[in-house]
Amino acid sequence: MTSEKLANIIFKDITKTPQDYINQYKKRALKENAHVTRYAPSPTGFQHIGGIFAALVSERMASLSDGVFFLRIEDTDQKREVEGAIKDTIDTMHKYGIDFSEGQETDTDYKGNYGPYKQSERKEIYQTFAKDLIRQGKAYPCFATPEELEALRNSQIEQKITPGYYGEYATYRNLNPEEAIKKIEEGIPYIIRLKSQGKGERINFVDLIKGETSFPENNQDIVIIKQDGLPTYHFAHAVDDALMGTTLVTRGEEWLSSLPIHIELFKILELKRPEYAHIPTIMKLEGKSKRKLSKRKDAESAVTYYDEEGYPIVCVIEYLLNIINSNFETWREENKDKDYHEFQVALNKMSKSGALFDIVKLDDVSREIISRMSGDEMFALYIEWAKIYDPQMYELAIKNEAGLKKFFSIDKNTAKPRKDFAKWSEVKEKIVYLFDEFFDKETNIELPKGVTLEQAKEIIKEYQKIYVHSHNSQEEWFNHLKEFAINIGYCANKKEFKNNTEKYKGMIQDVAGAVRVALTHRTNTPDLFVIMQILGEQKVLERFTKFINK
RNA sequence: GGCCCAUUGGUCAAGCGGUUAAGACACCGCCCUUUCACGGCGGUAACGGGAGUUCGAUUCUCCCAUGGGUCACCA
Repeated sequence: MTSEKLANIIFKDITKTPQDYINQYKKRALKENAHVTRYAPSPTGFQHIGGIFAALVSERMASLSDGVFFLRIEDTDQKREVEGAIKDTIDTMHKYGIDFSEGQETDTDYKGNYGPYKQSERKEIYQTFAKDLIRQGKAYPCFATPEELEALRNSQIEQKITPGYYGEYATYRNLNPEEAIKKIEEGIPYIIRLKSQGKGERINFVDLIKGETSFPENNQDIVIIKQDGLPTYHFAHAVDDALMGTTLVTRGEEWLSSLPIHIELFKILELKRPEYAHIPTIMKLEGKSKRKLSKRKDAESAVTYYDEEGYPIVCVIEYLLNIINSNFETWREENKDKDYHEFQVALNKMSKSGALFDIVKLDDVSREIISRMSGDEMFALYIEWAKIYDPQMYELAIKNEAGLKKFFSIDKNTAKPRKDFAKWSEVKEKIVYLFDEFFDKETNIELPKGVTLEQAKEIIKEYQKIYVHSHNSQEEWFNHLKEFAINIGYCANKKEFKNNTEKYKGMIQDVAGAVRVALTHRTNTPDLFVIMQILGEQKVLERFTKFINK
């Protein structure tokens, strides 16, 4: 059998058979409906939010079914490899609460019984399967040069026929093994192609997200082993996911169009095919049109963006969960105290079309979550963030720990806490008035509606005279303020004010507003009583004076 | 261009042949209120178009349009 001879010449070092590997990697002892899923990035060093999205879906499907979620590194394109990328991937995923039960752990080590989990170290495995295919006449060496391929392609496009290496255009497909051997011995470079058996018939397929679909079967003689001896994505995918026992492949929908190739590969290799769930791409609105979130153009495509902005990680995850299953929101509403891990992700409830990434919604999700944190928790997360991204604020925060914790605790422990912050980078703007070094430099002073700067100054001029710092409670302080307001001609009763507007200078909120502005330059701050306590009597009086002299 | 996928308000989306077409975010009002908030109530706003099938289509079929993806010795 000459094809056997050909196979032996091409892969002379390969001695094992596919069956050896199939025997080696036994089926896992898992529950019947357990999913084995994976995250399989190429180590390019860029962590895309879409990667978290896909990994989250995979991890949830595995964990919720008591299955296995593993990490496989797809480093078959060695040109694109970036140093440290594996560690970075694992660290990033871990930070986002996504951990692997098996797979690559460092550049050199892995855990699990289905390794290696790095494709470059699985070369012999792929070659074993490729060799077997050649032996059977289902794959063949192709000696076409890139130039020839290019020329073929151009002429096909010109003639308006489907471009590619297939059928009658696949000139080396029927080269007899003897001739092939001769060329190899002459040292002519080659790659290995699949001898596609596709006849262009339509095949039906069920995707777990997209549902029923159909397409013509593959007829392209795709490359399975590249000139460097490593497999292409398609070939590696089929071999690996079969051997590693993957039951469910969740991947971006950009892969949907190569599904026919994968289906044929599994069939020809006689390997068990996993189920597929092609997840929609996260999009972004540009002008009026949607487009894929772009690594180059969109800062928010990088996972690091969320770190820099200071979104607590759980917020990003919950936002993503929102996109994955829109009923997550209802579930969250009804289960405020539960961990998101308890939510049952369902693939069939996932939207089939690409969602627009909505930062405004993320902010809302985030504000809600942060509002439920305690002041101490917020402080801890804030300084953790500030330490890296805002050292100046970090120093200040550390120095004023008690005050800041008090500030973050305002209105906490109530059924409906304030929703002041969506991300840590917003904190500075909302707390800087606690610190003179910032406050004194501020030039912009907001004013309450209907109150002029002069009126505000008048109010403060009087208020500083009677200001008492040592009130025991917010209520006591406010009653005092109320009394003061009435004395200087402001009204403390809304209805009364509405009916007799002309009798008063304004409402009590104008007075409180003036105090607020004098103390903070802002019309929107949390409870003043606490702020004054944090500032201390001396500083409060100082600020009144400064304000009057503005 | 071929093939594939998608198409309900500004955004995310329920809906699975008969609904006043949910809900959330955003926006706008009003109310509550001892400041700021929180909250409550309400409002604007949608089934891409055309043919069928049907007593009846947002829901089923086909065509078109639009958007997206893919057509590498990259994944």
